[in-house]
Amino acid sequence: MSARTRSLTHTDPAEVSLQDALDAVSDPVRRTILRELAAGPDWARACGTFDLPVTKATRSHHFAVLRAAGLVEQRDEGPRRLNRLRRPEFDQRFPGLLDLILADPTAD
Amino acid sequence: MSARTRSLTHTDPAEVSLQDALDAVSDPVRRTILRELAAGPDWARACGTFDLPVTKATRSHHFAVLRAAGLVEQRDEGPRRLNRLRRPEFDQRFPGLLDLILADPTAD
DNA sequence: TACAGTGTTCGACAGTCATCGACCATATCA
DNA sequence: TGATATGGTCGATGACTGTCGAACACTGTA
Repeated sequence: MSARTRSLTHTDPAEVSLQDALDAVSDPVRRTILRELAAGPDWARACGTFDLPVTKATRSHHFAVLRAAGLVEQRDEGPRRLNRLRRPEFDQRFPGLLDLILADPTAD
Repeated sequence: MSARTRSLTHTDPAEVSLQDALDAVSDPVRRTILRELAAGPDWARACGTFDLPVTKATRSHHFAVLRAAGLVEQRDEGPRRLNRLRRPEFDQRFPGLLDLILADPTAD
């Protein structure tokens, strides 16, 4: 594990409050990230590969929120930062919530 | 049905967007209202009987949000406005969401 | 070393919203 | 009719946060 990866602050989904979880999934940009992550295999997408209507600064902010909410795990692979949706862990903490987010057809 | 009750603007839960639903349940005061409502029978609680740390102006605002999100139905009974949690309808639109809100032990 | 690509951090800004006091509307009762 | 109780509306305010540009940091490669 690289020094950059080691410095990443992750939150265990088991310790995430309902408030933080709801705040995290309440943003449409973050829900887009979650849906795109769920559509592919783990560790397949770098942060920059998501189709988002915001700059990279805002993008970075959203990934930090998702990490803090226990929704996303990140790992560095060279210059890229790969992502994984923490689906089983998060499902155990908040059963059904992720299903609702991913099932909804509306983009916003 | 009184004129006051008739003028109340309700939203059919079937037409509520995921965004509006999440925004509604993201507020701790509104979640307290939902939990207290779920703890008793329908039409048993007037707006003023809830234990909330806000003034009645803010209280009225929160009930309007809950109505617009299809979570609460209201009816006038004399000077009081009685409430009902629209649990079956909302559950059909967003399965599991209300369960998560009501099950969480944290007050905030 | 130099450079290009990826992502973060910082400061600033703007829009949203929860909150409040004050005032108003309605219903019931003396 | 007045008095009281319940609840809504209005305008203002403060805090939060999503957003951005600019500067910085790290990795891999020429």
